[in-house]
Amino acid sequence: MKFTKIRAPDFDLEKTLDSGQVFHWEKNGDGFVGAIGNLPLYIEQRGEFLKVRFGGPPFRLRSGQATPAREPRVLPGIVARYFALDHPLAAICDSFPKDSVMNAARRFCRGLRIIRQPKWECLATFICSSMKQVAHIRQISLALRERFGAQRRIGTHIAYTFPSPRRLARASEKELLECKLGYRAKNLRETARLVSSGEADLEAWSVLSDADLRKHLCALPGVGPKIANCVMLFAYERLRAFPIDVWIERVLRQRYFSRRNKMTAQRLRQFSETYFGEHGGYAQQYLFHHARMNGRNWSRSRDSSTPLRSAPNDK
DNA sequence: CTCCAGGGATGAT
DNA sequence: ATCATCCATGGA
Repeated sequence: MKFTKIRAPDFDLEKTLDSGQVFHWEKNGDGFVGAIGNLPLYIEQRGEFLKVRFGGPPFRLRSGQATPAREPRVLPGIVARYFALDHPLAAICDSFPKDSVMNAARRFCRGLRIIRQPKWECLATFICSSMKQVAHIRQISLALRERFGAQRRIGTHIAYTFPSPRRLARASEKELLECKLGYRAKNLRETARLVSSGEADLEAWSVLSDADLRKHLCALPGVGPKIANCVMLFAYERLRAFPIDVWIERVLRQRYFSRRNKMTAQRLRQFSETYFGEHGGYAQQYLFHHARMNGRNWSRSRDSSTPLRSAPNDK
């Protein structure tokens, strides 16, 4: 058993992997089994350190070429980059607004980081996420990986890498339907085709402005503003991107605005884009995780919680 | 503008 | 054991 030890202060592995930003890490004993792109690994947290065990045969790039050097020394860097251990978390949290809702979320989510996911697998997974809950998305992701991905061994553990655009473009709609995609099968297949043909060049889009990137993403079938924002935040490092799903909408409406305020979706969007600042996406993730972990009790009952302000006022 | 699609986990009865 | 609810996009 060879483990690599990586220093990871100010980081909470479990919160990060269970906050609805990534859906393929399987809890296993004290740690998690999964893959970073094509690199399979087992990872567990021990205080300020991560213990990582790498697995599988020499991993290959999608192009089929062997990676230049799979030297053990580069692997910790891949992990550190994936988990965004370089994000200045204290400064990011300090940039959040100092209202009581945000304060509670910040306390609750200490150590949660927005990770850097491979673009295609993030996009594909969030296309599958539409109209689904976290448990479902995990099932779909697993079905796709078991059926179309590559099986990799890490000691006694097994991980499946996420299938390439080419592979999913080649899959029949029937095969995708069997992975429980429902009406998303068409969208995933067509987007896979656009990406594998190069008509949609996800890597090249990295240089676009937020607005242009969002436009390109929304042009893909199965991608609307919410999913585009998720992909921008989780795969393109656009830390301002603020996805508004039903959880976040509840938080905004119930905690930030009194009900007499006629907040249209449009106005909520404008509020969220300005109020939460340069790391709005991080703030969103903290609010989301906090709300979701505290269940539906306060979030669904209309009278049990008092809106904290009638309008945002502590600028 | 409204209505609907497909479906398994989750919680209520 | 049944029954309702959750969910975002796109097309009718």
